[in-house]
Amino acid sequence: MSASEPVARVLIDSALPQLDRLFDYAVPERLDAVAVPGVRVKVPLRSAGRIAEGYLVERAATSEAKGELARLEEVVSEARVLAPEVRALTRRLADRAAGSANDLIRLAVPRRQVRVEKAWLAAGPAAPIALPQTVHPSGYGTGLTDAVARGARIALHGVPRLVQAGDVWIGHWAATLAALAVSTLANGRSAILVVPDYRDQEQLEAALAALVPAGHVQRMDARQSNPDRYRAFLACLEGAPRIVVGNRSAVYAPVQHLGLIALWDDGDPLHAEPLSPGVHARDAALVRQEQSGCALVVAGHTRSTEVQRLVELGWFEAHEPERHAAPRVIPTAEQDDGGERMAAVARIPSSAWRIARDALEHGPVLVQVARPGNSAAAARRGEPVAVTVDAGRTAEDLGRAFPRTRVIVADGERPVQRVDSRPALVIATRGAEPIAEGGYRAVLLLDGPRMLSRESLRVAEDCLRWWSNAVALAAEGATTVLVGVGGAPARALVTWRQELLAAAELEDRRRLRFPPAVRTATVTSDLPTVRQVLHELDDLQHVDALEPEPVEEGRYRAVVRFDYGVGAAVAERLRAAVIRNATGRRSVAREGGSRPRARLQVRLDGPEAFG
DNA sequence: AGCACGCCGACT
DNA sequence: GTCGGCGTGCTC
Repeated sequence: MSASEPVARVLIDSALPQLDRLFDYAVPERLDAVAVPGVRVKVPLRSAGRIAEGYLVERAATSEAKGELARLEEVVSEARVLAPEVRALTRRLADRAAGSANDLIRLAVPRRQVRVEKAWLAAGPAAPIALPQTVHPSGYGTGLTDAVARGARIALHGVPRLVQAGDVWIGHWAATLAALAVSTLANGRSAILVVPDYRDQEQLEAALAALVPAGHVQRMDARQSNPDRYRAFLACLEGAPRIVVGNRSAVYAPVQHLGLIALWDDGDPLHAEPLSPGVHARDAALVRQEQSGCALVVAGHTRSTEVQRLVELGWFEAHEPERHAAPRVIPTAEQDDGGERMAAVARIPSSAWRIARDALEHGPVLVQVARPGNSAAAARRGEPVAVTVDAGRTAEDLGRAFPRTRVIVADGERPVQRVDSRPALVIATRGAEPIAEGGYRAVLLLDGPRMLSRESLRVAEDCLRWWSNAVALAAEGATTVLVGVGGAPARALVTWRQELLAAAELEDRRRLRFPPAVRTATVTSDLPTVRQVLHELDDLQHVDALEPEPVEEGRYRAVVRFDYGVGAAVAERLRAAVIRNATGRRSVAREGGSRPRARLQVRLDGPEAFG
């Protein structure tokens, strides 16, 4: 990289879609040695005096650009923050999502913290770590570790149990993923573990702390301060193998020699990135797996329809525990004729009441309820409102039904991480269930009918996920009561064959041409613009568009559905439309007046397409 | 975005 | 003649 490669190709850090490509600059001699791929640079844009920031992506011998090249203004620092692998990943994901690589790089590369960066550069590379020994996760035999070592793509069914890591209780899944990560590290490769939320992250960190020294593990999540986040990011760049644990954006961690990406509970909506272009952590992991050849483990107590589709295609191999886990789950009607007065007080079936009462002799009992607020909305729509109003109200009622019992409420406003093993009634909204020391002695899934009444394409999948995750918090041999629910979701829970529901759901979606059987795009703008964009897709096969619907004042949204095979073509055309919209005429002449150009928004595979 | 270029109406 | 208005187009 010298006089023979006098051109620097630069990605300018801009939100403008028309600038999301490489620009060529001449490298002045004084910068020749430091103008290397990955560094932050400053460049003139359009006219001298106007300086933009960007990343130097590559050096080249020649440029296709016409005219004389402008010169690189400055190399901001020698830290090569845009790793080639991350650059390639963000480019490919952006193309797939008809979005800007720049938007993804903003997730992947944290804001520069000058002090942190200077300290890191001054310190030089850290001492190499001693590699740990391989650890086989319990419950799967050695086959799972072997599959990860050979870079397999695995859909993993979690074991619904709690285990101890040191002196804390964690989900078996966390111990499993930790063991796979440690075994990857033992082979001299890095692992990235992605979890939906901090409660899951803490379990994973506890599992890892029991296996390896803290220096092997790198936290990367949005809750860190900016300097901490940047420190963690720079540490990943060093190249030494490590284990990264974090939420959805950790999938972009710039580790080298990647051996494993593992995603826990991929059906959790927290894995969906809300920021444009809205790339789901699962999709990012799938593409990164393809590019790096690392192993990919998508694990859960349930199987998402997305993963089911990839299992059916043979893209994923499904791994089950050695022994079929069979938690005891009893479905019960909402009302039964047990005639138990105390049960009536709490408006729960008397059989469930008796199970809870007996279990409370021995330890904590979990009562899962829906999120507050749903019932009020349902009542407004004139639907029958089932069983409970919210966690607080349920707590009052159950408190009366179980006098002299300790009652603990856990929900969004009152988060409770852990409860001890003494008897207590733990009333939690789904997803906020605390972990009980040794596991719950019984679990009551009280609000099934209300959870299932939500209008959503994914409602059955989501409910089974919430119920299964609660069942996994029970002690060995404990009974779970599922109140008031029958049909396929209940059957999948009782038989602990969640993949059967995923298969049935996917079959339905194929018939109806709903995601993930097809991909989707939403196109939002004024009506003529939406129609124009849809028209530009007319000649493509296996693409259909639903009639545009008004979403707000003057704006319309159309949903486009397309087969995976034409995804690249659809994304390319939608991207071209977005760029044209951003650069074209700012107003159009119209009967003596002009109207402002309507902004065009395009989003692929977003949850808004079909709720 | 932000800035330069270009093509029509009032001006020293 | 030409100053400058905003509509238009481009950014190595």
